Amino acid sequence: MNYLVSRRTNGNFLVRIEDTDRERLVPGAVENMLRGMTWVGISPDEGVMLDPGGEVMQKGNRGPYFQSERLPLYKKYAAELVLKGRAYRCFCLPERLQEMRKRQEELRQPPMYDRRCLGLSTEDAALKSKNGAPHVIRMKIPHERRITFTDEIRGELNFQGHTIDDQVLLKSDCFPTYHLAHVVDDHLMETDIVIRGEEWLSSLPKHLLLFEWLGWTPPRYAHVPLLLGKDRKKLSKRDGDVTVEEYMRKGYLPETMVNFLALLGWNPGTTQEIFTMEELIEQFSLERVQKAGAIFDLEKLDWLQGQWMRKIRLSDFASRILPLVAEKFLLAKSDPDFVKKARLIQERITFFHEAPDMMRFFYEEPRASAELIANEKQKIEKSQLSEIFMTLERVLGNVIEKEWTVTGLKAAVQSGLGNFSQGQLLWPLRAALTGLPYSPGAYEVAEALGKTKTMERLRRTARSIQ
RNA sequence: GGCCCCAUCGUCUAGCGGUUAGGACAGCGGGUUUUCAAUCCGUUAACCGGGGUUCGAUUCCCCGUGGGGCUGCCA
Repeated sequence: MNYLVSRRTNGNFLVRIEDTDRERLVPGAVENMLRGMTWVGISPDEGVMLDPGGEVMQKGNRGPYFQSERLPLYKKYAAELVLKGRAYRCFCLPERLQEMRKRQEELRQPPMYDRRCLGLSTEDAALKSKNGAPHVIRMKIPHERRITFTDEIRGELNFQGHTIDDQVLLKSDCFPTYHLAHVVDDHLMETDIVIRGEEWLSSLPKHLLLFEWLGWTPPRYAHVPLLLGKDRKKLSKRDGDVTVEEYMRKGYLPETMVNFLALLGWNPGTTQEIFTMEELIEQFSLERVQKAGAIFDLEKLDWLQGQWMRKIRLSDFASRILPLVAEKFLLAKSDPDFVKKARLIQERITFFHEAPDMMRFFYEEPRASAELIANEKQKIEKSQLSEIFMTLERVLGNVIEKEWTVTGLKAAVQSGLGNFSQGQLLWPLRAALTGLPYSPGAYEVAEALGKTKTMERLRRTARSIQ
């Protein structure tokens, strides 16, 4: 959405890495995320991105764009806030805080910092910190304040100061929390709109206060609905939920994912369901973003995938599946008719990886059993089989190479039905050629296979079921 | 528990005071087809409840209820 909005408004799409929690660092996570972005067709204008060689790089003159490289900045503004009396040093140890919270919970009170360290004089606090006592810096939330703000998609919002905790801004390891880093960076990087998940809504007043205290104008904010799992809970990487990168690995097309994600929480107000990235950029608007969270349900995703699969140009489709098929069937590699065969399965598969199985019968001699061919539904009895195959061999044998096409074959079969219905001939033909209960049509398969192979398989099958 | 957000078919959603409450996915039924897929047609299915406001509420307001988020020296 951020990307769509930035493109829609000719803005700058900036990628910044928020790596302030050193305990949650995951090696390779940045590359993976960037690769995922590249895959769906999103390219940052500024900040952290992949260079043509696939290496992580930074571009732009408002960097660095890794928060872990901006520590002095956060420290500076935290100090400014302390100086202005808007924040204070807190020396309370995690153990004490934990106990405090436990007690508050028992008393059925909201768990909030009890401001013990606010009692410290500034001199004492400065001295303690000079002596190396570990501490954090907390916001001094004005309890009597009422904070009002207008969110781009939720309208006017209201918060009471006394319900807000004295948020930690700078941790004892000198890393900032998200809150400080967000405000400092988005001011310095001149962000004009912040589009983020609804989960941040309750932190908004803190951010607003920080902008005010630092004398800065806050950006516009749009809090978008959360993506929910089947359990209606927020989707989260930490809970092992799936990332875009994993859908990429599963074989979904980038177009599918872009299309699907855009439709979750947004709609164009028309009945259009299929969108390219370009169309989304053209039509997207925050006003039409939903307020309620949307369940990430896979039913429609697969339908969309099928739609996009069929939109691929045949030549592209063929070259995408060729390596997969050739890996299993060497013959495919040198098959001059590969594209013709690929065409027959394009509308039948949802994922590329289904192709080899679907095309197996082209490259391996099928074995069609009498049971498969003598099918009750097709009104074919075993006793008729030899006559059916004789008819087929005669009729098809008379088709000259030049007329060995779907239309030519069709004409030949239809004029040579004899005592049989069309179905009584075509089902055995298709089954003999493929050995499968379902496959592309008999004429199409015969054409793709060519006359020689078709006749061969016909004779073989006729012999084996006697 | 406290604070905040939200609420139309099973799911994604349209609707912005008067509609036979529309579409899509899934489901079901059928057409087409040699099978399967694709495709086409049809069909089941929803305004969370209660109060207001109004001639009239799915729509506006309030209260419930339900769901979600936050409540960390996580983001």
